[in-house]
Amino acid sequence: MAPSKAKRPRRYWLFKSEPEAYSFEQLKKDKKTFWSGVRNYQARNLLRDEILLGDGVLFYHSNAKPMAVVGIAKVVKSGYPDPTQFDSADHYYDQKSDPADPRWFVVDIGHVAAMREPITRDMLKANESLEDMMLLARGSRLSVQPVTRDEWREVLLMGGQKETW
DNA sequence: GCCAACGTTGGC
DNA sequence: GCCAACGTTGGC
Repeated sequence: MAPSKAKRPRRYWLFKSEPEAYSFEQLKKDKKTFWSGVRNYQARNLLRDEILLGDGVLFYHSNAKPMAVVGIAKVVKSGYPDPTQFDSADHYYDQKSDPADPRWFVVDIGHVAAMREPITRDMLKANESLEDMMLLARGSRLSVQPVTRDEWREVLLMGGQKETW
């Protein structure tokens, strides 16, 4: 019998990227990409187990001017082993990762739409309904983090999105 | 450029 | 298993 994936409501996430490393503009050119190089176990667990096909992704530029949510992406392939961990020439090579039991995972995301204008960190902070966003919490460095349905809707509204994607 | 907050590593 | 040292993240 084929295993059936339990249906669950679509979930929402925020992925951080330094635009110098990989920008939303680059994703627009690429159409899709695999989200490689995450080397944090908490984020790994999300990529491996929680972030599923069809989920929504807010694309955030960190260490940037401006720091902002700049666009929307969606998960087009659920978690699978990050190929860069096995490539000894790659910056993200991990000698300790066993191919039979991979340590690091990626998902594929696809470009959906750019925000009408970047939703800056200051704008997010100024919005009371977003005060609980993990992104804004002190000391939160998680590069892949959950966003609630309400936060997702609010940020899309701020970004001039007519659809909820 | 600074540095606080974290996460990881490795000696013991 | 503790914890000091170290490296990284990422806002400021």
